Amino acid sequence: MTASHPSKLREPLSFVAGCGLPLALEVMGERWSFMILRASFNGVRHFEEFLDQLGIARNILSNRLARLVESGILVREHCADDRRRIEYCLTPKGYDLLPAMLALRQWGEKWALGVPSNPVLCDARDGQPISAITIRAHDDRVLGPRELTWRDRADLVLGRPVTIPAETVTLLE
Amino acid sequence: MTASHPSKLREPLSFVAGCGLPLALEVMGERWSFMILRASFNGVRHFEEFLDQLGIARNILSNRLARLVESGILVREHCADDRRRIEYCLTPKGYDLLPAMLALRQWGEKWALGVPSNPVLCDARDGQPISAITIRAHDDRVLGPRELTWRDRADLVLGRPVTIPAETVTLLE
DNA sequence: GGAATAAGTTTCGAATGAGAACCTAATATT
DNA sequence: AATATTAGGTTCTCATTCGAAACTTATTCC
Repeated sequence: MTASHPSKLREPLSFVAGCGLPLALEVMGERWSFMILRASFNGVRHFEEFLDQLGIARNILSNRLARLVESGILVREHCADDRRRIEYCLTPKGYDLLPAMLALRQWGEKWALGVPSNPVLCDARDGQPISAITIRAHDDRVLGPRELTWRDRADLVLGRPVTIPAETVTLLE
Repeated sequence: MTASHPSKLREPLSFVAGCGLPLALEVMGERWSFMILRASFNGVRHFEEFLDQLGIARNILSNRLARLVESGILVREHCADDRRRIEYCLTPKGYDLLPAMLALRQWGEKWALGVPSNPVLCDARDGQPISAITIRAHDDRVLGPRELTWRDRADLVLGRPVTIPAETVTLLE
């Protein structure tokens, strides 16, 4: 039935199978999560500071921070000097979201924001702006959607360069 | 006051200023948007097909598709052969979300998914899996969070390599 | 013509969001 | 020591959104 799509090389049925996207979205898909993350990357650490920067409601912020901590993206720790204060800091798992956040940000900049964004993320070594986030082959060639294909993991453990079978579907058909 | 952060080079106050992230989230931050996008990248085109793959409610799907069309990520077009059917296809703007989606997916795979994901996105040319999405300098060096810094656009139009001022803050402090 | 299919809408209860006021513990002020 | 202030939350409402199921409309199949 519904035999309109010729390929078997499509990502399987739903998200039960091995795909990281639903798992990522479970945490980061919620309404303010990415904005909180952005603030964290900008050095924001404290509750009231998030509140000011984001204009989010207190209860929502409280809830989101708890979830981000629970999922290991932030750590919550009491300040040594002032024991009222609490610091929310990025973990390695949190820092590892930077490429995703930047890719999203760059997309927004390119397609929705009229003006180029003002503070520019730069290479600390030479002060040059970072380049656009791209998809790359194992040898660092930049790949466009036409040059991509899904393959079953079982077919590639052999590691040899393969002639892609004709029925393999690229992302652009 | 609250003088715990030494730097002025922090991204400004809120999202009023030039940041693409809130703009990106306005469309893609909603509950099912990324999952619909993933399905689109996998060749899903039709309403009932999205419905099956995602397990989303009809009315929500209808709403999300409309918003994705409205924001230029998908186009809605009548099928030529069967005029009941409607195709939702990715636009260039939609395809351009692939790096963000993959970065998110890779993050989920790395940190939340136990098992390596089964269909692997590969270079169509040589069949090798793509590499992890990374942040790169203008000369393609891979950059970690410690090697990044925010700079004001006005300071870098001059284009010369700069010695980063001491008070410039990297993302990891 | 009658059944089936595709793509929606409508309806309504459940869950989630936002705003404001309130609360508690630790510090600062007098 | 008594009081005020600050930091980080809760609790309370109310509005919006989500979700499941039933209903609608246009087209194609038999």
